[in-house]
Amino acid sequence: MSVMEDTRDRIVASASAQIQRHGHVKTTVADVAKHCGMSPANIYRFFPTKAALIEAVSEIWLALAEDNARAIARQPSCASARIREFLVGVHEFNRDRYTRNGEVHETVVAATMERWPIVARHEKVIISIFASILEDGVRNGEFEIDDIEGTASVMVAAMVKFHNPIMVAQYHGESLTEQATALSDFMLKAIRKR
Amino acid sequence: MSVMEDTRDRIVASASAQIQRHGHVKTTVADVAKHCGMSPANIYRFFPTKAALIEAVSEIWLALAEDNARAIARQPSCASARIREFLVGVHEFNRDRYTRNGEVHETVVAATMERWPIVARHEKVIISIFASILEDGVRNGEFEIDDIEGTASVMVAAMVKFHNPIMVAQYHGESLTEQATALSDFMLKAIRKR
DNA sequence: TGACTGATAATAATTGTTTTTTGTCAATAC
DNA sequence: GTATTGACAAAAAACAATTATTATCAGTCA
Repeated sequence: MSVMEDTRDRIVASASAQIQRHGHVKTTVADVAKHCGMSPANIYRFFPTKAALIEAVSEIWLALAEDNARAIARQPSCASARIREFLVGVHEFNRDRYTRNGEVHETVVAATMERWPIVARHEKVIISIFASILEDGVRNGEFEIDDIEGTASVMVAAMVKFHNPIMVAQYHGESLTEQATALSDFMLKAIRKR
Repeated sequence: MSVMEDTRDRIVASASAQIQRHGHVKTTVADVAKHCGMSPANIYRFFPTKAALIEAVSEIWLALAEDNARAIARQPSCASARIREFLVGVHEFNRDRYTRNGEVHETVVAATMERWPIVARHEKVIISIFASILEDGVRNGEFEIDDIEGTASVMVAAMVKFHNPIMVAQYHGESLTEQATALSDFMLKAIRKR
């Protein structure tokens, strides 16, 4: 069973590399199969459709963004500073990724527009990571918040301009980083204890 | 000179009707010309390109959204209530327009994605209308705000999910109205005097 | 003299055809 | 008996030939 898992991972890794080079439209399952030294038909033993394969690849990419967010949330600084860092850090991570690699951007945009299930899941993960910062802030007396999950949800919704792939690409070139900092300062006013 | 202005307006009105029926891709300047009882060449006396004509049409559509926003901003209720109304009202105006008429939506999305100058202008107008509510609130002691224009800018940025045509269409079906209300309540905490 | 048109070149969209690609399944290999 | 494949039908993409559209401009009309 470990061998099968291994093969699956090899396929996903190969597909990820191919898509980063040629985009998810141009990469064919025949290409991926050839790179893995197997027949196209064998890919379909692991993934019901090409779309499912692309979804698996996107899942890995979104997981990288989640790791980045988690790293910021776990820093030793005070909760307010981490909120600021979160807004700016998540924005810059996405901005760099999407401006650096157009193929990755194109794929994630498709995932977002067509509302693949993984995107909804990713959004929930981001909200819960953000909520963990709020929780810390409430615990140590920095913040005063009734409903932490609800507040996290609202705050992440307010950040859409800075992390949604379509928005990030649309405003590229302009200094969204400054705006992200301004938004974090504004939002901190709403939750800071006084 | 009034006759020329008249002709221009007739062209824009006709183009607006055509685009609402068939979309801005399918409507040709020949179509618009025929509907106005003139030759295609004559359109080019008023608009340098087809794109410029479409831009003029979009400008009128955006102006309708601005009128709606202004109407909300000028209501007699307290500033806090108007902020709430603004978030929900602007969202629902755009949602209804874009779900009701796909062609209008398609055109405004193109304007937004390709960053036509009118969109940047529209954004500034919306911010200044919103700022007028903040100003009222500061004047009558409801709010406490340092930089009104800056704050309006940040708050409108936070509303992107609820008024940007791409975002509104993407989340259609889900109850964004509730989320908009939640966001307005959250943001009011940041500016309310206490 | 200013508002408009007909004819037309350059560019872009459409249509119909050929070639790939996706996805299935019975057959093979290990 | 489990992992894999080759052969193949249905669906989609690429291509080339054709048609339509944009934009220009010298010239007409009132």
